[in-house]
Amino acid sequence: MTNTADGQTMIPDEEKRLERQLCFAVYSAAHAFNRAYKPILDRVGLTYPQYLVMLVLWEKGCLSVKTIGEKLDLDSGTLSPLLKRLEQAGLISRARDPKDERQVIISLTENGTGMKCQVSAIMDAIGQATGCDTTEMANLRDRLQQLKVNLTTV
Amino acid sequence: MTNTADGQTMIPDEEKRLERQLCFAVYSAAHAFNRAYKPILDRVGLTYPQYLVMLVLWEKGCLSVKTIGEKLDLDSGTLSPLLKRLEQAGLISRARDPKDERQVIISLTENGTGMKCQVSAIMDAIGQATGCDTTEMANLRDRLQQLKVNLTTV
DNA sequence: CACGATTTAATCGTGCACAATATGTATTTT
DNA sequence: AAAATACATATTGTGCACGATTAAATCGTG
Repeated sequence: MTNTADGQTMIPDEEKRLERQLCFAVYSAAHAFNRAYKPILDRVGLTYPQYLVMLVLWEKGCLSVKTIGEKLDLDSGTLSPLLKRLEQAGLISRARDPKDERQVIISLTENGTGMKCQVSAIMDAIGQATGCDTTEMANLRDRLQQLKVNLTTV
Repeated sequence: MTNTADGQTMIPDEEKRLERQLCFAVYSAAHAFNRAYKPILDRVGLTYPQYLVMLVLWEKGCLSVKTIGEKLDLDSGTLSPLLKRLEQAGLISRARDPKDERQVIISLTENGTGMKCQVSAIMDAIGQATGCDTTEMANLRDRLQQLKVNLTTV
């Protein structure tokens, strides 16, 4: 690190460039994942964010909109219409929690539950496509999670 | 790896879960980057994808829409309206190439060029926020780039 | 109990991302 | 040169993503 005349810390151009590259690498890898998943998810009529919602539901059975949002880091402006589409597709149902009428409980329908194995089977290909072994995947995942934590606690 | 009765290779649930986590980690880190950049980019009235376009223009001065698309891995359906907004903001200009009227050449206006230092200055903060040193950043970037290559050459 | 503060979803507006399609231009074939 | 083909960009439609706003339900405290 060098210093400017006024004593401010200055980041060299090369590092700024690198930081941008890292940022773009993440952005770009996310698109690549999306494209890899798309043809597979198309077969069952799901988008990738819809698939994420189904994943958390397959694990827990039923959840409030808020909880889904916390798990996926998405707000109601994104989830409300998405969940409406999943409902229309007959995969989930929505109902106000009688204990607390503010909350909407999302639960899997029979079709939604049944889709789990179907998707699980065709998803196997993607894991292979990453070209990573288990250790590599875990390592990369952990670093990205740490990166996210760093970025959100600015 | 275990085998099913019919001799098919089967991926254990745990690894499938991990692969999904990696995929989600990438998706989620991309959102985190976006959110970290947003308040800074808001000050100059740019979105993150618009910033990416400006980055490649700051490096080259002027480029065709197609070239920008190749560099950022975006198609005309995304770029056309985005570039129109940048034009409206007075940062770029669009003109058909007289040599080949199919191409539209995007070039920086004076304002667009001038924004470079302005943005560069306020961007420094993000690099810090990643909490990565130079080596870590480079390593992470390289792995993500490889991951992308693997995913796109399925 | 009452009333203001908080919580939870939904809605609206803007902008990205991408598939499919259209349109005009350039190149190649015949 | 005319027709066929390929190419570069624009347009349209669908679905995220998110900020801001709204509306209803609940909670906390006097």
